Amino acid sequence: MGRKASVDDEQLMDRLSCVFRDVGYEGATLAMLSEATGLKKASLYHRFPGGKEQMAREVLDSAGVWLEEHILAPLKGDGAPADRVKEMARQLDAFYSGGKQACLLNMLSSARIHEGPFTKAIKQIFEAWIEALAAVMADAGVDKREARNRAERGVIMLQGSLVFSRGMGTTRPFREFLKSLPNELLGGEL
Amino acid sequence: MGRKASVDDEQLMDRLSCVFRDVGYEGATLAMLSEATGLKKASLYHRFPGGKEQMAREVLDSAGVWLEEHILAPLKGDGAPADRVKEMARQLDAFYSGGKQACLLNMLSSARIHEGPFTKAIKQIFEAWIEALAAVMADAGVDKREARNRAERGVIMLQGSLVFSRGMGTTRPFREFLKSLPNELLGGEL
DNA sequence: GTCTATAGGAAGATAGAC
DNA sequence: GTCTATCTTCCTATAGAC
Repeated sequence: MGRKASVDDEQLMDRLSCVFRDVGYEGATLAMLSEATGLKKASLYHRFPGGKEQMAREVLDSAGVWLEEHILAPLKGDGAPADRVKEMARQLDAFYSGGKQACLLNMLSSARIHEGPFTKAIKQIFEAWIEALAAVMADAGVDKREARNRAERGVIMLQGSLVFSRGMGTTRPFREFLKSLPNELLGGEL
Repeated sequence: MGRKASVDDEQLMDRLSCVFRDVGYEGATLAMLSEATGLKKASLYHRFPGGKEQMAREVLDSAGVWLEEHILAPLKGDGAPADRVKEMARQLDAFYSGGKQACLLNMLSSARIHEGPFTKAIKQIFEAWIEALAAVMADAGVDKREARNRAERGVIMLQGSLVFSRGMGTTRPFREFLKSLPNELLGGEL
């Protein structure tokens, strides 16, 4: 009784993120967010005066930072294009827990909050990602227009494989997607 | 004041479906469902004693029936495989309003209700769909194993393109997917 | 079968002690 | 900064008239 809880900022965002990814914005209740973080509701409000909306917003922002550091930076690295893509696949595998966890971009894009405060952030993340993917393929000698097409396809198949994996109750589709990804992107250029 | 409302059963399911597809299970409130159908809350409970869960369940079931009639039946038709696939694409275009409306299978698969009463229905719909797609490709002379792969890819890209379209705020990805679908499925066999 | 009215409970948010 | 306790609002669900 009366024990204080505390978590560092990164863990806090991770745990909030987990809830939103599992049940979406409307599905997430303060009780769940409190339980997941170990912080009582009032403590969450101290850290996030804007309540649930602010939590989701900051989780989305931190997802953008994560993408920047773990996906975009490696993609912009100086190794062989194929190696950079494979490194991305490894990062994605960990991030989505091998296909067990959904994508925040999907789960938050339906929030029925006044015309979506999340829409803009979601769009920016998608755009940055595709940009970086297309750049890698350009490095590998893929035509610019074709590179953009493949980049979009890659992101689309990632999202689709996560939806399908969840619907089917197996992570196989996601895992197969990850394995096929390097070839999808760098097809004739490997 | 005091006017009675009434809708036929099919319209009723359509309008309920619309709400669930827009905001998901948790996001849908009885107030929204009432507004969308023109029936007061108590009237909805008369028609669906099991409340919101029953509504979602019946909407999902009717989506299965719709798929059977508008997608699976044409796929099993006797035209050329390419024509059957193109007919499916037309039906999908209408069903998803050209990419403006989300997929129920995605929106309901996160319902945080006791271990998901929807999971089973969702899985069955996915399976039946892939089965029918693979059969068409088999008819077109595609190897059985390859046919299944392409069928899964098709469903995955449909889901992904809808997620991506919503996230990007444009229907272009979905429309491009639909256009590419016949070639994706019947690639070297057209 | 549809309605108005309301009960009952869960959820978001706040006050104030420590 | 975290807690307990409480407030208010919204939501699910029911009662009962027409």
